[in-house]
Amino acid sequence: MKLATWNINSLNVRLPQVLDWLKANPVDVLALQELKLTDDKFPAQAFSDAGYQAQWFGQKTYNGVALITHAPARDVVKNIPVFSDVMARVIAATVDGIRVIGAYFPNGQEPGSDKFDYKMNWLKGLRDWVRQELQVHPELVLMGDFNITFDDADVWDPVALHETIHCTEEERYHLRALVALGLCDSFRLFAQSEKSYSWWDYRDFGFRRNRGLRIDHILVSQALQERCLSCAIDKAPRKNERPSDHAPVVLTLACPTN
DNA sequence: ATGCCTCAGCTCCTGAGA
Repeated sequence: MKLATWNINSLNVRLPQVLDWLKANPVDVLALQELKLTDDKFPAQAFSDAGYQAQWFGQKTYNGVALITHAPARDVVKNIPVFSDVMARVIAATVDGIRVIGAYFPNGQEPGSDKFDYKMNWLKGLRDWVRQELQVHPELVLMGDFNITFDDADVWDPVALHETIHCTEEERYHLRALVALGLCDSFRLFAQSEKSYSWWDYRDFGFRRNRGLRIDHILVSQALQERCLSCAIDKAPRKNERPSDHAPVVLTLACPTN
C-alpha cells in the first residue's frame, strides 16, 4: 500500500501534473494541499476518469485540502473538530482500515506575529484531536505540509535560518509533542541522502541550488511503524515546466500480516 | 534587502506563501 502527500499550490494550475503523476505513481492515497479553489470548482470528474475517488474541502483563494483514494474513504471529517477555524486545512478519512489525516499546517509568517500565534493554537488543537483519534484508530497516518522542520538536517542553511519561520524551537517543540503521542517520522526510518528537502523557494534558483527545507512529512502510528517499507521524496515533478514549489513524499507500507 | 518567484483576484498591483 502506498500513501503520498503533495502541496500542489493551486489545483487549477497543477491538475494535469497531478493526473500525470498518479498515472506514473498509482498510490492508494494521495493527500493534496493548497487546492486554492472553492468546493464547486473541484475537478471530481477528472479524478473519477483516472480511476480515483476524491474527498475535498476547499475555500476561495487560499488553503484547501483533498484525499484522492483508490478505495472508498469512510467517516470523512473536515477540519479539527475541537478547534474552530475559518480556514480549510484538514481532511480525514478511513481508507483500507487506516485512519488517514491530510493537513495543511499554517505557515506562521514570522515569530511573534498574529499568524504565528494562530499557528501555535492550531498545533495545540491538532494535537488534542490526534490524541483522541489514536485511541480510536491505532493504525493512523498524519501527512501533509507541516510547515515545520524537525531539526537542522531539514534546513539548507541552518545558521542563516536559525529561529526563522519553520525553524523555530517553539514550532519544533509542537512537532515533537505531536510525535510523542505515538507517531514517528517515517522518512527517518530509512537511510536518506544528506540535504533531502521537500520544498524549494521559487526565487533565486532555489531548486537548482538545492536550497530547500523538509517541511512535508508522513507520520505513522506505532502500530504501522513495522509495516513501513520505504519513504521517499519524489523530486521529479519539481523539474516540470510550471512546478509546485513542493515535491511529493511517498510512503510504502507492507500488507498486513494477519 | 522594503529584493528575487508564483498564484489568485474586486487582476496591470497587492497579499500571501515559505
